Amino acid sequence: MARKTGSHSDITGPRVRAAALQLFARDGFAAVSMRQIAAEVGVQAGALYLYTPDKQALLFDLLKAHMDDVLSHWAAEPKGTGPQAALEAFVRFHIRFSLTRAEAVFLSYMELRNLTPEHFAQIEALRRAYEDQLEAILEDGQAAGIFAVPDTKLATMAIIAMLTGVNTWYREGGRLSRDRVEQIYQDMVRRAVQA
Amino acid sequence: MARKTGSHSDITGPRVRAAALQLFARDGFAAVSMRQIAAEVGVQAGALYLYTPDKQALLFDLLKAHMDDVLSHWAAEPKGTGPQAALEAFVRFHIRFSLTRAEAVFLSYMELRNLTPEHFAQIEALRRAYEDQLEAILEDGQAAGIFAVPDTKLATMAIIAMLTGVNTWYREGGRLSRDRVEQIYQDMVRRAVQA
DNA sequence: CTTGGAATTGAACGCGCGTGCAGATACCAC
DNA sequence: GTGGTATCTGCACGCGCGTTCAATTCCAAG
Repeated sequence: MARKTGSHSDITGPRVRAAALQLFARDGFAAVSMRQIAAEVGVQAGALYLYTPDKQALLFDLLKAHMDDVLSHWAAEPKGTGPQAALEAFVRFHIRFSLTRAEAVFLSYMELRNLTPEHFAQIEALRRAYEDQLEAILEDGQAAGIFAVPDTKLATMAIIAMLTGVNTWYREGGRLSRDRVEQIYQDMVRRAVQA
Repeated sequence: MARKTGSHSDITGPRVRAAALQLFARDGFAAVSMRQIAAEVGVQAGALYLYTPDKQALLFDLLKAHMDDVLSHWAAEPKGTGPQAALEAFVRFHIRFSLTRAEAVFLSYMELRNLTPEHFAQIEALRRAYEDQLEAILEDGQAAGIFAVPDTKLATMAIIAMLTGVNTWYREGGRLSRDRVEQIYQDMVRRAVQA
């Protein structure tokens, strides 16, 4: 079995993952059948169980991989010097990354309730770890007297919600370029937290 | 039949609506069966069809009623004088209303894809009408030189996303009171748009 | 060319789904 | 009490679901 041998270790087959991601994002986890995913891959339904123990684990794999992806890419992002630059880097990164991974981002906050409690807790922890990255920046700026934020946790949630919201309306080739959007959001965020 | 006679006109039975709202919000539209809703009401599944033509229309009724509710309550909200006061009123209203109607708000942006295109268009139009209320405030302030917003449409989406995000983390009896949350968000929003 | 394990099929399982409908029941005007 | 109508039950229908598994096909190593 592919699951126990091969060089993929415990990674779900790429073609299966891609199909599942696309369909889950478009129609919702509960509305997509294993047969539909299989058809997209060009295989019979039973063959999917060579790559995942069950449907729910397939969803978890997608969310887990996405969160790992977010965290590792943020870790590798240049952050400049000081809280101001770091905040700007975060805003730019979050918007850019969310737009290039729109389906995964969408899944990650729409389908959490379809995870088992154990899997949910894992994703939740990764999400919190990401939020903590932003909160640390705000705390630094607050300590340095650059930012005036009454509650860093609230400000963190507010900023992330605002940034993630870009996914709901931004369309490639629309009125505003991605660069322009990033710039405007940076201005708004900077003013919202500045001392 | 209740649907064709009675004083309810075409309004779905209140008990059915309440049960559907609660279950759809908790488990998702696709994951809730008509039998579960019926059980919650204390009735057999077939009886639900006295109140709704089908499952999808039940969802639409909930979303439509919510959007009407939002718009009529905002219309009745005192808005003070001038863009600054109006913006504060909007922020306060949106947070307060979203928190008291958490389930409906959640449904309204999670289950849009389960509507028929016609129903979707109706809800979308109401949503845009609501967004236009905020955008008009920003435009007024911009024209008056009170606000400095490069793009009122973008700012509208950013602010609404930020405010609606409160629903994802706020818990009654938590660290921050509702009044305090409203106050902090008002400060952030005001600073984000102020000239 | 043989062989053996990996990959996949195809059929089957039990189940719950949304919905329809004939018949039973509850309720209210007379 | 009787009649009629609003309400609801109980069952049925066809269907697609997630998942399993024996049987088959594929393919590289010997």
